Amino acid sequence: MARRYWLLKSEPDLFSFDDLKAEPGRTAHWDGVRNYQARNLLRDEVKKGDGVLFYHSRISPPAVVGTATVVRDGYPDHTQFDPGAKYFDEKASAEKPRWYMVDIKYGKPLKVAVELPTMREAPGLEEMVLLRKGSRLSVQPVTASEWETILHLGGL
DNA sequence: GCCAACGTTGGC
DNA sequence: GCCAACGTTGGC
Repeated sequence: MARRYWLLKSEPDLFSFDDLKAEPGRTAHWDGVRNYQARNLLRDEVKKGDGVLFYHSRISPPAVVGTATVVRDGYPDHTQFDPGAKYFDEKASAEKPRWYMVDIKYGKPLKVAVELPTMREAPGLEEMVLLRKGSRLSVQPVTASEWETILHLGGL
């Protein structure tokens, strides 16, 4: 299977690209996804070795700030089993996990953050899932050419 | 902080 | 199975 590409959204106040850099081994669980469409991608499609665009949402302006690499295929998100966790799900069990996560490793910061308004105007990004009206998916597929375009815009 | 868009829940 | 009410996301 050829390497694929994804865009992962995070609110930097909660978990930023620099926070990923500061993790032991520069690696983190991508946990807390509680949307079925995104869950399906994490469980079935996102694979070790895939490329990740790390996107900061809920800031002004939102922007892709760096790259990461998937280092572990989808597996059950343990936060769903922890009654004390924010992401606890009483309907999930170890036998029937409902939510999945992957592990990602810090890659490279973009030399220039690629901001949402820039992406909206960039040739070649017209079809990006991110730019579709009402698009809220926190895990999104990115094409190889979109990946290249954004890295180029980011000075890599 | 506001609010439009979207997703989920639950009564019927 | 419909759909109103509610909760969340995320750009602005």
